[in-house]
Amino acid sequence: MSGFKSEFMTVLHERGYVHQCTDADGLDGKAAGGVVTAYIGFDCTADSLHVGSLLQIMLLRRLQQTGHRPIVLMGGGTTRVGDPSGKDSSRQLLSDAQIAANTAGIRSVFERFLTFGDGPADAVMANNADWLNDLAYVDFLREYGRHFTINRMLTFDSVKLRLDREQPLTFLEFNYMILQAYDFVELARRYDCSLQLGGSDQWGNIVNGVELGRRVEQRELFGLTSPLITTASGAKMGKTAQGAIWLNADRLSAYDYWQFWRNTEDADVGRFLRLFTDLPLGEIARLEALGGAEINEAKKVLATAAAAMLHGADAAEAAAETARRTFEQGGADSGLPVLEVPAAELEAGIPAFDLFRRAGLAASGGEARRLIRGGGARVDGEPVTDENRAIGAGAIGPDGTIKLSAGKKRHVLVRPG
RNA sequence: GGAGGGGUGCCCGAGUGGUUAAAGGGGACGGGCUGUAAACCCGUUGGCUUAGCCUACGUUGGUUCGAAUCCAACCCCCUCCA
Repeated sequence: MSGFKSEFMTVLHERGYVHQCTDADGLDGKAAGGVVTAYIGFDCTADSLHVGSLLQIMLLRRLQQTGHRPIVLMGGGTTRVGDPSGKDSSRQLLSDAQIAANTAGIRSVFERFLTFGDGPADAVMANNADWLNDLAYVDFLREYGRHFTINRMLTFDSVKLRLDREQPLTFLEFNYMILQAYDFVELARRYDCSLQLGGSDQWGNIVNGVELGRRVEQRELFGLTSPLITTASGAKMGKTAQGAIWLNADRLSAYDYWQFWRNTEDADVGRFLRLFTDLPLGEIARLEALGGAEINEAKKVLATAAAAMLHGADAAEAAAETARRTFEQGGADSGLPVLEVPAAELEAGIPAFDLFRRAGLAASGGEARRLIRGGGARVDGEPVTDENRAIGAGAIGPDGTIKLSAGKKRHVLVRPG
């Protein structure tokens, strides 16, 4: 298992990134012999990626760290079609303008994890819209369509799942896998790309690309997938309290991102450290071995390292410090989210439930009232008992703010402004 | 085109005239226990100007004192037949 010659394959296995590989020995040999160019495709369905994609990004990072060349493929073309995998119903079709905006939003994140440029191992950004948008239908069918049998395509999980559950699968979506296979071939031609990485749900699509490459180009291509990351208790990673854990700073603050990692389950700490930080394995083993409440130290290391990678060391340190003051000293800290309220309004007093709603701690007035009735709402640490109580200037503390808390973890500072 | 089945709250899924804002489960949120963890226990889970009002069971009309429940038309999905 660990008898790999290449640093790339060794690192991937040691740190737990590998689920399946089309030809592990072959790929190992190739990686040991020179620079390998590999790609991962990213859909442009939102204007930011979330932690669900982080593992893929880390794969590219490891690739580059071990001397190879990553290609980030933006799915500007394939997003127009929509990946059928998993979901029961078809995705809503996005407008081209939306896709372009999403692509732009996603791009910047990669610069945090990869080095782009023109050197041999510098990362490249590609967009499959460049070759998919202008495909001539009949030519494409004749040249590539003949290599795909419906019989085979029907056996792929993404398709089978839909059919088994009697959910409709449109011809449009059905074509997604063909286009993705074609992407691989196109990247092989343009960039001499010989490896596609991806999540385990992409296995079928990846294998299609590998086979298509062999048939039409007589090229030897490789595929490697990473395991689906769930938490130790079985939940899909990345869906928590406030919704998705976005990677863009304007969608999720560095503090919240830090908090996400800080709240990792005990049993996941070691695995996440290996996957999502660059810490050496020895150090990780030491942290992982901490027992009981001491494991919290490891979680802080994880949170700070992960946040630093995405948001920079300064932002990560600031988040750690904010958390320390908030949780370990119970005070307020300027690093917490701030809600500015017109001074005059605050002077007059705002009903407690409304203030919580405006602070984003409750989605509606009703939810805020329930929060208060349930005893989960606090103002400067004191439970709110009357949902209609006016919170006004009198509640402003010495630091010039009012600290609202929903539960133990969600805090917002209110400031006259 | 014909015959049958179905569209319920964030999701799954009960409910076939009244105390149904709609059982149950999941998820989510809050509380308890803890270590800002997991597991477990308890509560909450449409909106609002909250002892009240408004909107909701595919859509639009109708029957009725009263409908998610009955009727009609339409839209969509599924199965079988052609």
